[in-house]
Amino acid sequence: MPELPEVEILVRHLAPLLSKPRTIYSVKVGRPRVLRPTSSRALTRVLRGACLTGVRRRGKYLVFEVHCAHSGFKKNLVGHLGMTGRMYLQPRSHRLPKHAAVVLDLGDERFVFEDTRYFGRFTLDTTVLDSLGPEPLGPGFTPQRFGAGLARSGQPIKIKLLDQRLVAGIGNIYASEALFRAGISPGLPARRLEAQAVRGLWNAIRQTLKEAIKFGSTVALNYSGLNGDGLFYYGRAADSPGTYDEHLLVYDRKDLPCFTCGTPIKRIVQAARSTFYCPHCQR
DNA sequence: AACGCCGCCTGATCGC
DNA sequence: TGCGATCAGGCGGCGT
Repeated sequence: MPELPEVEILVRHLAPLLSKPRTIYSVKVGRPRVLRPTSSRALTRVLRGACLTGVRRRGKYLVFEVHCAHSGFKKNLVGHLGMTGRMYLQPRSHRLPKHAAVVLDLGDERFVFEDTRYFGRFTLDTTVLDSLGPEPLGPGFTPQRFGAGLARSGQPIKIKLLDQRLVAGIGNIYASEALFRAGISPGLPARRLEAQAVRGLWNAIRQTLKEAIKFGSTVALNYSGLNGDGLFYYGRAADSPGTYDEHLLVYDRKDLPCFTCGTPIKRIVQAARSTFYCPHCQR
């Protein structure tokens, strides 16, 4: 499932493809739900004839820049991959995927937002971005601010890390990974973390995310660009070979030995989500 | 205001 | 073998 590192890799992949403005000739909406609260009609009205001129990341969101040369307006379009989303450009001769939520005709190529479970988003409503916390790898994320956010909550720290208002971009996988690296038990109430633990977790979050971006992007570069067909830019599948999976220390390793101490990794359920941790290394 | 819980989705896997 | 039940989980919305 895509979290901050996966989205960052996708954005780095897509950005150069949009460095030359791409005119949108038509818009096809396969699943209007992903546009909410934007209507298909409103999206089409804004996008048709306009240009995609760039893309950046905010938390787990992709923010596309849309520009219309005639009226001069600039607008942002917010995308989210949900659990199973993918975004990529493909030649128009290629077959559309089964679950094509949104397709933008760009002439000889098309932009595809595919999402099997339709949990993702593709919308002109940018208000979701307003409630996001700081970027974990940006200057706004300080141990002080992080600690202040944690101090206001009695929730288990693992659950709190998934709160996008506290810090943006951490999902279920990296929450477990960061807690393991910091040696903190996932059930510990957020406000019970002492200053040293806050600092350690702050650092672990940043290290974990940076490493995932580093390992993932190496592969992503091999994956993108031209292939045998001449033009085939493809977004990465979440489970494509060479993802960060093989570097995960605890996630999905139930009953397997901890890499540090050999104790079997435990799986528990918190707020209906799996948490993996080492009962010996994490207190 | 913080927090818990449900609904949204499809596909993989499990039990009978 | 076939089929229904269960699980996976990000996040918005709702109720407490």
